[in-house]
Amino acid sequence: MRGGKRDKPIAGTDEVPKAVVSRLSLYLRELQRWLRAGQDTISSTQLGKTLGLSDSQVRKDLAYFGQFGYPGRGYRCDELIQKIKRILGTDKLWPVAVVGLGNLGRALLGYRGFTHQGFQIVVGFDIDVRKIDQPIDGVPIHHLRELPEVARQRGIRLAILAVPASAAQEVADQIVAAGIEGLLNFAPVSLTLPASVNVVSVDLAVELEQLSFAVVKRASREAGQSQLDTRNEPSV
Amino acid sequence: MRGGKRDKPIAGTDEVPKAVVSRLSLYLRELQRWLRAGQDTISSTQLGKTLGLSDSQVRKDLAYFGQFGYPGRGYRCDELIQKIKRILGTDKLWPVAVVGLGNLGRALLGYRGFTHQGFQIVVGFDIDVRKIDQPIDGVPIHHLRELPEVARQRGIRLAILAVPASAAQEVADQIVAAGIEGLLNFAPVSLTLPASVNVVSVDLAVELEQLSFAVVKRASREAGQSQLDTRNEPSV
DNA sequence: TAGATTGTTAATCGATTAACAATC
DNA sequence: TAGATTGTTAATCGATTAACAATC
Repeated sequence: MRGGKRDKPIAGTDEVPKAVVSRLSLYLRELQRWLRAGQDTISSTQLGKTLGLSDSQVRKDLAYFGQFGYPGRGYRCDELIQKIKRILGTDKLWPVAVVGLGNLGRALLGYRGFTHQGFQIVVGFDIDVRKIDQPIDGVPIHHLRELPEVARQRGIRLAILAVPASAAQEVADQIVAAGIEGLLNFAPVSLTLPASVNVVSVDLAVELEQLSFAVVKRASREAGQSQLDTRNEPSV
Repeated sequence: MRGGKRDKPIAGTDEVPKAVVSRLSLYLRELQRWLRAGQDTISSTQLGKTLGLSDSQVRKDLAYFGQFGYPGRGYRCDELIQKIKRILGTDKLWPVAVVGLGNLGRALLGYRGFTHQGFQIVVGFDIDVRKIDQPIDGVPIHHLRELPEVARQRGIRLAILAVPASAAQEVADQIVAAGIEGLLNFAPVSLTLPASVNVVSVDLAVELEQLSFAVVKRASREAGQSQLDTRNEPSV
């Protein structure tokens, strides 16, 4: 029955699984593409197919947040895009800081790709004095010690950590002390931070290892016998 | 009972969950750190704690691949590192190609970080003739059309895709046609590729969206009432 | 030996899929 | 109307946790 009394706890109380939120981002990406291609509506079956997901899963995921579809018709792309952006918090533009200006950090400063996804890199930080006050791709650079002040002034709540592994924990602590609420960590380290800070980690080596595992597994399977069985030979 | 008859199907037949393989990479990273810190052995409880996982989970994950531990003692760091590397396929060095030399692609060429994790970027490809034959950080650059030949010559089985979204599918098709078996995709697109190719995708916007979601969710929870309940008001 | 810790089975928990009444 | 497709419940599947005998 639509409308009527609430039959679910209000959002924020019911925990939404991490995997659902990830897929929400993928739905958004796909919807935007679909809309650009001139489609007004999309069904859960269509949306799922392009992402390799079942139609039930698409509907179930969306149902965590409300009723967005039209039975018999599907979902309106533009409407659902707005709804998902609202849910993800990307209906507003988030100013983001990049901390650590090595190869990766500098590349991120130059990457305008996610500005229209709701994120704009507005400032970079480093401790190398030769880099300070030398804007990169128009983005101003400050010494790390100025992070608390700049973050407050500019309302920065998200930061990207791109320093060497050896410095990561220490710098992360400073970022947290500056009041940053969300951290995208590119350093290959498991950070220990207060539960009040949200952390997402991306480790390039880990991703490549998933690939090499898949490749050798497939190769050994096709060869018939397995190189993967690294267990010791039966001792008897 | 150790040794004796096999009580599990041989590896390659039993499917290992993706999540287990991801955690294997994290175990490896942590073990290497532990070893560097001078520790010979580590227990499943210790290993789990630094990664926020339960001791049972650590043991269960490792047990997918064999018996590596010593009851009463734990795991030998150096030994387990070797075993995991063997499982992930990183006991050998994988030559890797980077395709697309924008900001991100160039940053990856300069990043030596994962050479000692088993991956070495040995060549870059682009279609911009101004970039061809201008080595970046000592890495040679070729035109994309030379990918099949270079891949064969150098035994390259893994590639990193760092081209704009608009070109991603087309270039991915060429990469696959060149015989590449594993693709790390940085373009914000869901690629449609034959099942014989392994794909891992990293989308920076998606990662940032996980953060913004977590941050607004927490903020609205702390504010007591929810901005997240985007469902329509009851119509009655 | 006593204490510690593994490998593994059984119990629990959570997430995905299937099915279908409600609806456009 | 008939056909399509949603939102949601129940059934299934898979992954995590707890417990403990075996072992060092």
